Amino acid sequence: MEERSEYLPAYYRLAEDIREKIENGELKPGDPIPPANRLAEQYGVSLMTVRQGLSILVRRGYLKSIQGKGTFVTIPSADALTLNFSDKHLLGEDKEVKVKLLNLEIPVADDMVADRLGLKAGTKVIKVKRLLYTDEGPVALDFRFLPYIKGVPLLEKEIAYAAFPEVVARHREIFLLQSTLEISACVLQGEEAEVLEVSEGHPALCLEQVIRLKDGRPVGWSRMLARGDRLTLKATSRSG
Amino acid sequence: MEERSEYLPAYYRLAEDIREKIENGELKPGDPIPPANRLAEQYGVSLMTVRQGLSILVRRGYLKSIQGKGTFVTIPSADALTLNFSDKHLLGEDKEVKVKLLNLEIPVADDMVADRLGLKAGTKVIKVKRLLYTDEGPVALDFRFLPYIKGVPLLEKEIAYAAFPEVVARHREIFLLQSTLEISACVLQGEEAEVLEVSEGHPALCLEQVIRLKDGRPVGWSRMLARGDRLTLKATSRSG
DNA sequence: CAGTGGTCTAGACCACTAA
DNA sequence: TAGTGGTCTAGACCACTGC
Repeated sequence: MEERSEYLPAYYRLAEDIREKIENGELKPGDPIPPANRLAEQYGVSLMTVRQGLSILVRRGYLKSIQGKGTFVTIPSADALTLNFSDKHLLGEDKEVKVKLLNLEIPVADDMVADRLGLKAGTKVIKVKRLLYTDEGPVALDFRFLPYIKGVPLLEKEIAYAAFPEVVARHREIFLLQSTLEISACVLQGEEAEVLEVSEGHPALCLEQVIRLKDGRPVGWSRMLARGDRLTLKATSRSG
Repeated sequence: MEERSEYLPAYYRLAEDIREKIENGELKPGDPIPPANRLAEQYGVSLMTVRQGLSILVRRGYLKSIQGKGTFVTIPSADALTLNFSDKHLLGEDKEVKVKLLNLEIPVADDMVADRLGLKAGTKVIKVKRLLYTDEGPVALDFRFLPYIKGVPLLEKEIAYAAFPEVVARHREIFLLQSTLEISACVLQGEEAEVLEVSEGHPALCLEQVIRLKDGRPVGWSRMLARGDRLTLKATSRSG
């Protein structure tokens, strides 16, 4: 009854075939693969189908096409890692993170916040203070800042429980464009240590995220302080 | 036949056109876009060209196609960030990182190393100890472990100065690897603090990288301890 | 059933590279 | 000039959805 699931489109079979040749060493980095018209003959498909198949491998970094020269096997780099930075995935898939909204206010921006958001000091901003925790106790303390926009309603639930880029996107009714995350290490002090239930000097990850429009204008800034003993970020190399 | 007075290919113009409609709010998340055959009419192109254009937006997360139903605008997420973890890019583009090889030996693996590399305790491994520094002083201390393979020559320069995935790849004469990076915070103690020229209790980033074959077998493990005040990792959302 | 997306063909012409 | 990849057409048939 599952004959259907065995069907694979021609372009996909071609891509898998070439991928295997690369992975078992039959094709080495720098080698050219046969020209598209030859592949079309060999596999008994049309040129468009060959191109569709090769485009998959180009996209996934196995091949690189150079117009007028040919298509070549590339040397994939394992340096580029993908990091999923959202509340849900912070601790992996097994552990659930809960969020508590500690505070939500609309103060005027101090120098640091104004600087990060590209505003004049004294402008109103939305400031959210959150605590992330699990059954075992507190994990991270988190501040989110975004420019206050008059007349745009603010849903507490959204701003506290959604991913930050999404919060910003909704608040501005715009699609997010880019975000950067800076990861550093620091030690917890004073109130931070207290809220996270550790003594002063406890190591922490400091995670600063800036959300920007396409043109680079910042529209959101968040800073998370996470207990070093409870939060480990995981990044993986991109693979199929 | 349509005039071809523009620089950009038709599929690309179509994709940009729809992307703009999404970004300026003309098309909202959840909205269906016109069916492919209608777009073909509207833009005066063939179906294949429409599909090629839409596939770009699907790939980039703007659209989602559901067979038999339609193609819909999605809510793009900025949660996926890309992190470039190599010595050269550790401190950004302006600051140069220098590397000093402190030690290179072939001891037997202790329990922890054996565990990470999937070896029996007592197996020989290659152990590299490096110091990363700039003009301002030491930045990070780094250990690299890989299984010792008899008869494979070991180039000090390579193993100390190349990116770790590349080191492993060369040593095994294999090039398709996956890697994972775990980022946590800790404090420096004892010898680590001494080498990095800080007092005990100084905050540090702990970066553990595991290199694996396609089948998941580990073939390299590295652990870097970086001074929290000198190293900040930067991750960015991938953008078109 | 009609409407949608998914795959595929057999051509065509263009842009680029190299000998 | 010959060979390559890049774009594009005008159809075709299939698979899936919803009525």
